[in-house]
Amino acid sequence: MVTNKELAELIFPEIKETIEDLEKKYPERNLKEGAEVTRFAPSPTGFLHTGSLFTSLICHKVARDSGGVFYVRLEDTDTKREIQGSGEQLLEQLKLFNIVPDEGYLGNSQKGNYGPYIQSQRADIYKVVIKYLLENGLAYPDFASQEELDEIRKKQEEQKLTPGYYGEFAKYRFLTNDERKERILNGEPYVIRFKSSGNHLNKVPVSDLVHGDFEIAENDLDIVILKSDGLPTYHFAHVCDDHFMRTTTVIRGEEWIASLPIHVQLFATLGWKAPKYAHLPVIMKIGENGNKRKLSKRHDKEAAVSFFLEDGYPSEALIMYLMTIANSNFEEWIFEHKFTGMEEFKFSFSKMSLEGALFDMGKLSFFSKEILGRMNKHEILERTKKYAKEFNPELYSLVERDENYFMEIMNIEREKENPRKDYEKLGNLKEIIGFFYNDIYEELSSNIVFNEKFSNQDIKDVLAQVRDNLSLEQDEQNWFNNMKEIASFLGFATDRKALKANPEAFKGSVSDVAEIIRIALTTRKNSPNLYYVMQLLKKSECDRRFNSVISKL
RNA sequence: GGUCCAAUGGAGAAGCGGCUUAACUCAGUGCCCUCUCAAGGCACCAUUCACGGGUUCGAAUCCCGUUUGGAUCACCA
Repeated sequence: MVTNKELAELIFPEIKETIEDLEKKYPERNLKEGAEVTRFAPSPTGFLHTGSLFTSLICHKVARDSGGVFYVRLEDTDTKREIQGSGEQLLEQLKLFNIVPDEGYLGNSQKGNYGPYIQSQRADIYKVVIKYLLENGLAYPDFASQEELDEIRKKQEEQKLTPGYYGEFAKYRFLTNDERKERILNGEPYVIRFKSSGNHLNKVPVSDLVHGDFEIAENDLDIVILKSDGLPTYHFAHVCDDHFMRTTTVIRGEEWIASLPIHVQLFATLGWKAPKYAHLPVIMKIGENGNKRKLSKRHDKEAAVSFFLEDGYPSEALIMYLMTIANSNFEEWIFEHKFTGMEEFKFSFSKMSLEGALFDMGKLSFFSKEILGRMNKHEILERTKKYAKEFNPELYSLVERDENYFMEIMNIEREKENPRKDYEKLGNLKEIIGFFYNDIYEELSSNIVFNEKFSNQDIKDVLAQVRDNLSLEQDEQNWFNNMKEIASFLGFATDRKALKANPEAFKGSVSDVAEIIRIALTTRKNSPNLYYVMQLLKKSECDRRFNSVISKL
């Protein structure tokens, strides 16, 4: 008769440590009352997902607000889906949002006393715990092949039973240790399954920081805890790691609620205190069929954080937007605080909505315009350079030509109480301000279009008059009066009311004159304040552009 | 199908039994300002809280049912 202990020894002869040893090695953290230890645990399977940013933001915030610890753990147990280098990239991107861990996996290094923080390097820790489970008959090796598993599933589907490896379907659960030993010695591949003592007819109470208390059916599945490649599954790794890393609050996506019974059961059988849980609502989007669905990296550009980075949205804008989803009272708070110092805001789980919010691009744009609009010209310069250097070489070279000129362009109607807010993202800066640069202007001016209601002669007259008689050597008010005089001289009304009162008497109003100038100078129907545009372009360049347009008409 | 979660306007939401003829923000619309646009200012935008029943003097708020939506049921996390 092979005993449980002998079987455990046969499977893990190299494991000498015990759970007690681990408890000593990773002692309770010495933190002040109320300090929360949170973690962000991404898989290195691709770029940072917007939902992951959301989760990490909350984790970071909760730790910071409570004077606790925020750490990152790399969950790289799925070797098939792993993408080389994505772990480092995740950390880099997090950093761009000012989310920097106190401890744990840092990209190219690890820091802290509770490591290693990369799951693939923790194999021995999991094995210590599994050996204990094996010794106590709480886990067993399972030799089921993929075909056998498929067959079980098929049968369950036919009989409309809950799918899974449980009860009578868990056939290798009933093997004797002698049979197990024989198969192992024969070199048969196997996984280790947890031997569940649960009954799905029983209800277990669970508690969640955002959902409150509720009941859920007890787990009766003999889940895999160690895969045939010797690495643990998520469920098991979560329990071991969050126990030994002394996490106080597990913050993760709502999709994990369904597996909570597994985790609760695992903690209970190991005699460990489970952490507090907070299951965050998932960020959604309206799908092709008109229904809500989870933001998906495959279908939605806004699911990848890199999209916002590449387009040049300021990182603060995304964070602010995400905070409004996290806590609805944040919005009022940030308005009061003039869109600054959001670190001061106190986050609370109780003020979190339970329903997944639809990702709102419009609201993001709003925050983005606010933030970009409130920067001074130096901040804008630095920001643009940093962004363009990495993502937009064309813009970068444009800015590099003359940084002062760029700052003056960006400074039009900025640095005042109500600054211009027409920059939504740095990514389309070139399109908006391109006309300030002569070579870009030349390109654009090849297909310049004026308002059809004016003849070419009218347009030529306006431009020639402005060229010869509009002085830039005066303040804005006088400049505008000057323009009115020119308008009047050419048969245009000096204001719109006059035109309205007597439409037959005028060719148009001063607005139309301004429009003609604007189009000639910028190739567009709208632009920032013309006075400042002309000041920046300087008289000589304005005249050059006027002449060029006149000659083409 | 089983299990769990959720349900207030176009979007995010406040609301916790009477103070609600449902706050606030974004979007939209209109007007004002104005050389255009952006900004700014002022209005408008749910007679009603998915539906049905109940409890109560009184319900968006409590209870029950229905419906709808979401999550999940892997050797993926």
